[in-house]
Amino acid sequence: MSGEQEFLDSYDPGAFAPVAVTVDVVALTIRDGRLHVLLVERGGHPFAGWRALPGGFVQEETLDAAALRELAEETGLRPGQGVLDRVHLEQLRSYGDPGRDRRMRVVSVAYLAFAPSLPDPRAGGDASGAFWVPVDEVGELAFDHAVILADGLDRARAKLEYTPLATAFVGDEFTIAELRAVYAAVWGEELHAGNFHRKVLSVPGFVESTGETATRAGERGGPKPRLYRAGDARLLHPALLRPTREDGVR
Amino acid sequence: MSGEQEFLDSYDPGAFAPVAVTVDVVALTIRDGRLHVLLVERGGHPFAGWRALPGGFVQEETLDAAALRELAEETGLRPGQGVLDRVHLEQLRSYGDPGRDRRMRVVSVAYLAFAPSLPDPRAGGDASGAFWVPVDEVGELAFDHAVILADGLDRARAKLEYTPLATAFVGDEFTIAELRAVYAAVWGEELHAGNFHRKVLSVPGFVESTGETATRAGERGGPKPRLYRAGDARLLHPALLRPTREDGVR
DNA sequence: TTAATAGTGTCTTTCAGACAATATTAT
DNA sequence: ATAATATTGTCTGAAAGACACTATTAA
Repeated sequence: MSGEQEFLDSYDPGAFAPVAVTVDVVALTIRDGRLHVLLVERGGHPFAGWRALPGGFVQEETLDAAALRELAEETGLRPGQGVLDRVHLEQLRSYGDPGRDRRMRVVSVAYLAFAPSLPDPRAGGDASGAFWVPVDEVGELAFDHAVILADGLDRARAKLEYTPLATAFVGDEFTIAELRAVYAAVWGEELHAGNFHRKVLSVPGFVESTGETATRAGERGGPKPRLYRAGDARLLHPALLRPTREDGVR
Repeated sequence: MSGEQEFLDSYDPGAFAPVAVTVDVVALTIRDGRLHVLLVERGGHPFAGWRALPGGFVQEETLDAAALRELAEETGLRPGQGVLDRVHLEQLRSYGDPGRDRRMRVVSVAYLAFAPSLPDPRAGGDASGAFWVPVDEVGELAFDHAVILADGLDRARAKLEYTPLATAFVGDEFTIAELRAVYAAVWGEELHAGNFHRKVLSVPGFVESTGETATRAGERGGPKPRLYRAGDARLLHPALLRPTREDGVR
């Protein structure tokens, strides 16, 4: 047909070496107040035995679906209902330098996932070899995955500022202190409790009150905190800016 | 070799349909105070005769290089020196829905380019069929390029807020009024001249004075404005926020 | 009882935005 | 001369950050 003919004529045949497209997922969660990333241990070459981001080849599906599928496979969680549907998933960026995979030209579309504390992947059964690692204890990674992880962390830190994404790390109902712990874990610095509390409540649509109060206070005392759920805002106005980092990356 | 063997074993052969990887470029510039995007007219099927974003297949090169090459080819500009080196180019995101190209599975890595006013592509000689179109006069586009363009415009509008990217749209030396015209064109609304002026000068590293003054004032009178060049800041602190859009996308 | 936390109040500083004023230049 | 523009000044309100205070609860 003419469409195919045109297609065949429209590019330099010698330049069209076979290309593979994969997705890699930077899945982040918070455990014990620390930010963790989901890693797998590679079985085969290259980088056999190295840690890597979960990922795989794109099949007959959208890129988003491929990322969700890979995440489900590695965590052993079932899509359709349950925890996996509350995972926030967004495209990060693509990596396609020639030589980033020695086997062939591979363009990887990286995704960023934010999840509430998930069960340990080992418990999932067949999905072994995947585990949550504190982001500050991640050593070397296979391929260019260290770069992808760094980009993902940058994005995550930035998005906490101007989106309500921190709520993706906590349960349906949460306290302001839990939300503050998310910011502390992702940004790596403590936030002033009083100012944070007032700020969160003052941003329209960030959180809404459930009217309920937690049945139990913290382990070390204090009043029973009120419970909130995520609001309907998609952007935070005004934003919740990070404590002034060294002003302006120059 | 074993690496290849592992590779062949590591995926479902039936699922690995051939994939093509392309780059598409959303190239933006400002002409006559209006934001324009570079479009080409497609020669062959599908979408013959339709307008589309410039783009093409990735060759043996990085994705960034592919985007720059496509931009050079379509504008007729030479890389290596000159205007093309002052173009800001950044990856936008990737688009890979099955069926977005009826011929085969095509994953496109979209790029966003900001350029100072460039010569008309037609003048370039061999690179015909490319032209600058005001973004508010772009009709339907081939494939999913309308979505890509919309995403690119969103990104551009957002980046003006917290990066000094507006300087990529003007020459080496510019006046505050020229910079203000960039914001007005991209955001689609006028900004208060006095407040904008003070704001730009107050953000550290946004612009630096050349010490010079323009040789000529505006066409309708006024003092000769001072000249500035881009500063060394990569982020604007504090940011230059858009006039309050409808608060928070809910 | 002690220590820690939740939630609120207050004050200072910074900044955005409205508005005004003055000097300068093309027409 | 007129009108438009560049630049600076002033004022108000919003908001961030520092700090203090009270009430509440686990141990």
